[in-house]
Amino acid sequence: MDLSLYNTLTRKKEIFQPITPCHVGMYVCGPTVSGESHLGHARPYITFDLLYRLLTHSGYKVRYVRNITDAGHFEEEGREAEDKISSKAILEKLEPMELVTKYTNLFHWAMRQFNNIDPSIEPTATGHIVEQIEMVKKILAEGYAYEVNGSVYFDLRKYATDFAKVSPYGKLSGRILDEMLETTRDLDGQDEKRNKADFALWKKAPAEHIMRWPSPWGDGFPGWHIECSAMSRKYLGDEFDIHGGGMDLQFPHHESEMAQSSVCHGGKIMARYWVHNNMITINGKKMGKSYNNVIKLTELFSGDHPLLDQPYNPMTIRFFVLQSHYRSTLDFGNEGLQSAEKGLERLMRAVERIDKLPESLISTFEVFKFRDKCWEAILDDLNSPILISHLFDAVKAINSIAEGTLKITSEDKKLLKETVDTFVFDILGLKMAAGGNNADRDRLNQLVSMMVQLRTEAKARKDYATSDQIRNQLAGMGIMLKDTKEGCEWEISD
RNA sequence: GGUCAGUUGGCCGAGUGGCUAGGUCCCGGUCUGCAAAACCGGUUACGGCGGUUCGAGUCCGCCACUGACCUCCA
Repeated sequence: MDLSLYNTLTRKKEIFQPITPCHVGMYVCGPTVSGESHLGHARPYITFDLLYRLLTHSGYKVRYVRNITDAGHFEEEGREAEDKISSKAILEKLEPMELVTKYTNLFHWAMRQFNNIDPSIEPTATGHIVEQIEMVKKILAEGYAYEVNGSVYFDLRKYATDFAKVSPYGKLSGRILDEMLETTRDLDGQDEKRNKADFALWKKAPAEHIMRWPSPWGDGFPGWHIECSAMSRKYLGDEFDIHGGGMDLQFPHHESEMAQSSVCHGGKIMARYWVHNNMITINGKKMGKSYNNVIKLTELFSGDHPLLDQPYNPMTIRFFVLQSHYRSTLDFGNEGLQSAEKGLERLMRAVERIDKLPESLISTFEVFKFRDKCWEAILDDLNSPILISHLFDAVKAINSIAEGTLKITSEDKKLLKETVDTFVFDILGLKMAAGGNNADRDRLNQLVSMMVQLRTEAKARKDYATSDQIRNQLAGMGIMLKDTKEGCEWEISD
């Protein structure tokens, strides 16, 4: 079966076909490490982790490149151009690289919490200054950029005219060039530009600017868009398969990347499939610094934020994100997160039950059909919510088999286990909550087992006072006992 | 102001021209010493007004509202 993906460039779902059979090149715009990651950052990286896992599981050899933006971002406030990293470094009294390392480490920690698989290559902007300068030189040589006072700007009007047929500017974000040329707000260096919408490829560094590199045009730093063009080209080539990122990057970032790359690659469009995830909202508004409604990931995990009723496990957040389609907005809320928490718990409990299910000579649950439905869902433009709804059908079936109202053969049970493991763990990337080291865990289990044994004996002699006391006290420690037909089961919550 | 997207049940969130999405919550039942879990059943829905159609949340038009992008952004 084929994977279909919604391509922002064509505005429709397309069957995914890699440029080189069995190989996929995927570039995803990574974070700017000038601050702590927030809930909004969770979405793209979980979404593209899902895509990466799906492609890998489907047998593709995937090169997944995700950059770290550690230089070159401007903070434009109508005044002077500032480098986001260096301005934050001054604020935190850190060396720029110290700051970058701090937030990069935090970002990596958060990605691990979410069980996101590391990208194949994680290039940094500061590590690719040479490549960026080379690219700017190439664009200058081609005649699509001009230098003014040590800064280099992209000549948008010339590009738009010459490349109208091959790679029209505005196609990706669906806007009209003439309007853009007029409506762009006043930015720094506006007087240097031939057209208001021209964007910087290289900026001259003012004297007080800390992060600066020598270039043919004097000391300066790269423009925002050039890093992704240069790094994707270096590791994935002139033309690669998938370019991903948040919807808010469509314009101007991706549009400009495309233009720069097209100039350098003889009009070739840098990527075939452009995949964009939608935003996480909070009370209906996009989560972002400028809206003052940011919940940092550390706050989410600790529950330490006025908007949070409780701490949330990273897996709960992953599940919450996967329960919505990546192209829809997802509204944050305690109720939604709590229902995701409960649902995930139920799903995981059922997954754990599969091995213990009684086997019969016949099956009354159609495992093949279930498996096919799961594939159909996820291959249809990553429809994880539908996939999850099918998984809950399986949850119901698993519980019914345990109850004895449904039956399954040992062969089907194996397939069921295999299918559930594939989708829950390999593709959705969920994992069981586990705390403590193994030795501690073993000891704890033995201890609980002993208490349960004592309680079972108390129950047998109808000493309910003792049995309830054991159950209640264990409950107080977060150990829940459940009497089932097969005996007493327990669960340790972390 | 321009461009685009959305408006689904208490909450989150899919889908789609005709059959229960799913989760969570709430109510009733089964099981159980009780509880929990599980299972069974039930309740609440497609922004408004017109149109197309045998049939529309689903297609078309208008209106209302919300949001995103147009500026750093995931």
